[in-house]
Amino acid sequence: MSLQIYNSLSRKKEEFKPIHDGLVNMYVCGPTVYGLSHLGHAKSYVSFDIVVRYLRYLNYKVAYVQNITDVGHLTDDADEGEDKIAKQAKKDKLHPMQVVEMYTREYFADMDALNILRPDISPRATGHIPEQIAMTEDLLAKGYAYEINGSVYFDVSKDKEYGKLSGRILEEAESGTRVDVKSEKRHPADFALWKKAEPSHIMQWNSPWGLGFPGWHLECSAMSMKYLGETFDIHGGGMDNQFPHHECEIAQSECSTGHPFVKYWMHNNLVTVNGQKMGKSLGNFITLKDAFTKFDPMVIRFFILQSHYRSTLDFSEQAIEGAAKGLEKLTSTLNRLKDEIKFQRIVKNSEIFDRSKEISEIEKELQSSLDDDFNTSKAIAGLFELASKINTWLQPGGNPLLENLIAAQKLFENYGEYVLGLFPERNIQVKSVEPQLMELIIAIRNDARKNKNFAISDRIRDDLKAAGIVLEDSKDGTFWKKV
RNA sequence: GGCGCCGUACCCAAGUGGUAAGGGAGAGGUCUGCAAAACCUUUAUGCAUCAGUUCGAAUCUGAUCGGCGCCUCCA
Repeated sequence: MSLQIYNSLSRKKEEFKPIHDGLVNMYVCGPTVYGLSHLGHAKSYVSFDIVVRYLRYLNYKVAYVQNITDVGHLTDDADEGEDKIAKQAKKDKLHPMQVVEMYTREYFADMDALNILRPDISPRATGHIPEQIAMTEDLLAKGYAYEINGSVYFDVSKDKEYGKLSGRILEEAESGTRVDVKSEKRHPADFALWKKAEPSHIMQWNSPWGLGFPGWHLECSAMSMKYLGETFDIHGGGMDNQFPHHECEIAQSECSTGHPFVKYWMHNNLVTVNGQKMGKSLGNFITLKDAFTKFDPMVIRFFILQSHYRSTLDFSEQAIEGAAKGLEKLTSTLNRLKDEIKFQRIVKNSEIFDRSKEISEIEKELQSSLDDDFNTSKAIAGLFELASKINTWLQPGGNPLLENLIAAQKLFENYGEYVLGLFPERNIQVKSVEPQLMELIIAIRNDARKNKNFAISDRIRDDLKAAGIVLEDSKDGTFWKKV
């Protein structure tokens, strides 16, 4: 089976066929950098990290663009909305660009901790003002926009396709809206391409319509098309941005170019906390900084990947603790496997079994899971199956071929490490001179055990544990690992 | 009010017509000085409820109940 992707535009799974052979152009809405990243960001960017990683695993050359919103994102859509970054800057008594720089760095630090691959290009809205002005001029010239009092609005009534992504019709949007009647806009659903700046507004640029700043929706259209072309393959983002943000992107882009904007729209579902949406306005959001003090970032990543990206993820400590144990099982199996291959402790005397068939079955399962709209939950089930088999083979009498173990390790590397990104170097134990020292300590302890001097043997084990090394006694000897 | 999603064991969760994956927790066992790890066995005739379609339904249809999202800013 080939890769199937659920396309929000058609509301069904479609076979993935890139516009250009072997090449995938992909854009994902990045963060507005006015605060620390939270679990919701983690879910979104982990989800699209899998998309990028799997496409690359399938040998596509992927160009991945993810913007940094550093201007134009207002606290609400009414005409008097305040710029989020300017608001934060005022609060912290900083220049807006200090706020932007600070939270951009924090954002990347958090994403790095989650082992999320960095985008190829991270364009900033403030770095693309000329492109946004040009697009606004183009829309004005083509009659899709109008200027009023130094602001330019997109005229939604001119776009017959408006609403095709979110399934909304204009009349409905009108009846439900809370936009002030006194608005200068012709239609409540019209949205700003360019906003006139008040003199007090620090972030403002010259334009044909006077000093102002770009509207939020515009930056994504201008920057994505600048780097990926007028029509590109995948546009991703959170479901909460489907309307109005993505709908507006489609409207302004397609009216400007006359071409389809994006082939596949992908939307990840949201994180809930105790069944309620996690939102900034609700004050129940959990920052990644906080989460990382309690849980290893890989546990958060694993927790996210255990459910599908289009399902909501309900956060609870109990659920995360369960995930932590599951991941620990996989990690320790992988360490055990690597050790086994390195030191080749396989028992030689008896019959050796060829397990290659079982391995290729799991490989098929892993691939078909990811082919099915990136079903990471199912893929993880495949990894557990693999881990369970490896452990069974390493039981006394299991006796697999060495090449089986190498093949199993390869699967772990391809899917667990590369595609799912669950086992970064830092979590994988690499042994150096330590084995010799540990062998010595273990030998001394085992002498003590033989002499039933359990006070000494237990003390060695306890003290090592305090130092972060766990001993495990088994029939084949004593093994150790770092925790 | 309009549009849409969801309800699977104690917890998390996959599964969209062919007889309930996986993980955590629990129970019993193997191994063991003890512990840990690992392995084996076990835990939903059942998928919110009720009706219907079908040889066959968690999956399709209708109704009911419950939860949530979007229509304001959010990933």
